[in-house]
Amino acid sequence: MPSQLYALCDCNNFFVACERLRHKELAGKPAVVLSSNDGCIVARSEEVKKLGIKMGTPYFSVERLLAYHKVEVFSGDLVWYKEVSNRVMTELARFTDRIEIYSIDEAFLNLAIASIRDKTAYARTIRGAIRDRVGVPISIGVARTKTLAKLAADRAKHDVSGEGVFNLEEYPDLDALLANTPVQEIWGIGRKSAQALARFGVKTALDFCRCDDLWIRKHFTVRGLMTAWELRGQPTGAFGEETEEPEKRKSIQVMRSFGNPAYDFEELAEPVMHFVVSAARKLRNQGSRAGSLCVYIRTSHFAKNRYANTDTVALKTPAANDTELLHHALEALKRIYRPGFAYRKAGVVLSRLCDDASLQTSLFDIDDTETNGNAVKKIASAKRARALKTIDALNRELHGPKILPAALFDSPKKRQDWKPKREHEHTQKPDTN
DNA sequence: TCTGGGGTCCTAGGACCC
DNA sequence: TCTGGGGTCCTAGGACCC
Repeated sequence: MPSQLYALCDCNNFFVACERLRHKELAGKPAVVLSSNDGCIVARSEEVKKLGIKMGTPYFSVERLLAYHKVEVFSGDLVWYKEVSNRVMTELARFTDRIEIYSIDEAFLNLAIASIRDKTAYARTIRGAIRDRVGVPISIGVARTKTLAKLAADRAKHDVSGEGVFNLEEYPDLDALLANTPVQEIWGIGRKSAQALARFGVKTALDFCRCDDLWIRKHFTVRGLMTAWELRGQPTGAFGEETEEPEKRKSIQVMRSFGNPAYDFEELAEPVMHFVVSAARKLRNQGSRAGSLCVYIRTSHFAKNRYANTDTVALKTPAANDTELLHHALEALKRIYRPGFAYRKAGVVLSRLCDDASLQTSLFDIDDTETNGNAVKKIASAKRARALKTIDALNRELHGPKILPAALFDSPKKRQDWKPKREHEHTQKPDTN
């Protein structure tokens, strides 16, 4: 047994599977799930894949084709998908001592456990358990590195006879498999790198494996090099060490495309303020403060009259309260706003995050917005922090932002029609599980 | 008419210092 | 006024992922 062995468990057509869980009548019928604002297709049932519709296709461009084939269309519901994801991950965790949740629908399981003798049979057991107890189909790839496990899981998905499990350790000819894998299908090699590699005549995973280490390092950075080692069967990272505590985010962003474009400053300020409040809440939930705030606005990529800009504010003292972050965001927005454009998207990024508890506040840098700090303000600031905690707790209990800063109600042109489109909501059946 | 959102990591290059 | 190199730290931007 190799010293490391991974099982990558990957849910099939995950968002569609989630919709089928609560709409039983959808079984065997074609369905797609749309991204925010009903923009792109982000999940397709097998029937839809056979129609040749690609991941990320703009919905408007295939709307009639989908209607013709009587495809069910859903506006995405991330809250529900996360709930199903939790069920899957909880069940998967029962089968291993170490699990690394990689995305909403994927996890790496440690399989280098001596008592598990037949790894392939074990993977089939896992797959059956998720299907029976959660109701979601998954594919499992087994290999000695994560990159190879990803490749194996891909095979598992397309291999009809293998019961959704592909164990690379038992595969007789790895070179042949790599020679049949286009370089762009490798985990970590994206469009740009694939184009660059093609110019050097590197077309398959096997070609890439056989490249010189220094050459790879030079042209594709250390990450490219790690990928090459992993393809050769040499693991480059240990298993995710601490699994008990979820890692804190290093940056927090909230960005949305608008259902309808915004033109004047007030129209744009309204969504931006909502994004700030939402990001700040996430920030406080993980016990952090932000040292930097970035505001981002742009027209459609496809508009004739295009404009995009960002403004980043470095905060002298990291902040986590709505008032202060809103103040900086609006100042930033003023600097980049230009009249005469149809704005389609805006966003807020909080970065340079630090631990709230570890922060040492001096008397003189209480608040970035107040230059002549004094003890009274410090007390006010502490009170405000307590009030925010209460509001955050209430909002959690009420399952959504029911209590918002007054600034959000002051806007003279409150329209709300920037909110993303959701024209494919289906009446939700109560969850029977 | 209509093209997602939220992350991570790496690197180059500028600012600053000695 | 002209002359240097090398280190560190930070940030913007790119590439990638799902």
